[in-house]
Amino acid sequence: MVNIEMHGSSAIENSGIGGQLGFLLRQAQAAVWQDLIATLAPFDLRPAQYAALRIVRASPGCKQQEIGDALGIQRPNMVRLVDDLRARGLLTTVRNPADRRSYALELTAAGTELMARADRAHDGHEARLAACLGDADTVALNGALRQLGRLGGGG
Amino acid sequence: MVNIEMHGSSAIENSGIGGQLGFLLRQAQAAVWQDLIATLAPFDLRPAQYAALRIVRASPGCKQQEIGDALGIQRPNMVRLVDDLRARGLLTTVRNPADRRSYALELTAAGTELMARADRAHDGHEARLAACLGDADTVALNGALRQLGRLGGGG
DNA sequence: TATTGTTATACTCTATAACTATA
DNA sequence: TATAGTTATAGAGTATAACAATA
Repeated sequence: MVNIEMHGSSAIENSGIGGQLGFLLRQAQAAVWQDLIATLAPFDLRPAQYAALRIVRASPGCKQQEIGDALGIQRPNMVRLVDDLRARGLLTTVRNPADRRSYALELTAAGTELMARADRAHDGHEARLAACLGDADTVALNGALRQLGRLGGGG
Repeated sequence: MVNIEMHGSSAIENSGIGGQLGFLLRQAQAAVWQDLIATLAPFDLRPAQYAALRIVRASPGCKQQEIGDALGIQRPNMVRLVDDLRARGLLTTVRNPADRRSYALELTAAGTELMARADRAHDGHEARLAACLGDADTVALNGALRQLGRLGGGG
C-alpha cells in the first residue's frame, strides 16, 4: 500500500493535484487501510482474510467463489486465501453433497474465537475513524462514497 | 487494482462490512482509480506518471526525490518511473551544477504537448466525478477526506 | 556523516489462460 | 456446455539493504 503523506509539500500544492477529489480519496483510503492493517496485524489477519471470515460467519456454508464475488477477488486468488485460513484451522471446507463441485465453508471454533477478538480490535478501528471525522456529516459522506463507488459499474 | 463491485451481494450485506466506512471508501477509491487509469491510458500514462509530470511542470528543475516525497513513492521506485518518462522524451534530467548529486527535471516540448492533451482528458475525469456526485456536498466531502487522510500521520 | 540516485531483490496483490471434476 | 476449484504464471506496486558519487 502506498504511504501517501502530504507534508504540506509545495511541489504537490503547486501542481494542483493536491486538492483534487481523486487524490484526496486516495490519501484517505491509504490512511484508513494502513490503520486497518495495523489493527488486524496482532491476529495475523490481513483485511481480505478478515473480510472473508466475516462473510463465512454471516453466511455459513457459502462457496469460496461467493466470497470472491463479494470482495472483488478473482477465483484463482481465492484459493490461496482459503487454503491459508484452513491450514490455520480457522475454517473448514467440506464438499457440498448436493453439488460436489463446490465446498461449503464454515468457521471452526478457533475461527469463531479469533474473530471475536478481531472484532473488538476492528471496533476500535471504526471508533478511530469516527473520532477522526469529528462532527463531519458521516451520513452524507457515506452517500457520496456510495455514489462514487458506482462510477464505472453502471450498477 | 481491485475490481470491487457490490452486486447487491447478500453475502456481503449479511456480513455487515458492506456498510462500513472503510469498505465504502475502498470501493469508491477503486472506482475512481479505474476511471483515472482508463482516462490516461490513451496517452500511455499511468496515474503516477501523470502526477509526476504535473509536478515537474509546476516545479521545473525539481529533484526526482521531491516527486517521490510528494507522491509517497520511495526512492528506488522513482528511478524506473523517471527513466521511462525520459526514455520517451517527455522530460529531461540534467545534473544540478550546484549540487551534482541531484538532477533537475524539466518537461520537454513533447512532454508539455502530451500533458496538454492529457489534461483535457483529465478534466473529463473530474467532470465525471462531479456528475456522479450530483448535488452532494463536495466541500464537506473534501473536508472529510482530508480529515481521514490525516488518520495515522499525526500531521 | 548525510543525501541523491542507483542496483538488486523480494513480497503482496492482481490478472489471464488452461486444466480437473463435476453438473 | 457451464460452473467450482485449481495450477501456473505474469505483471504491477511496494519494500528493504547496500552501493557510488557527492556534499
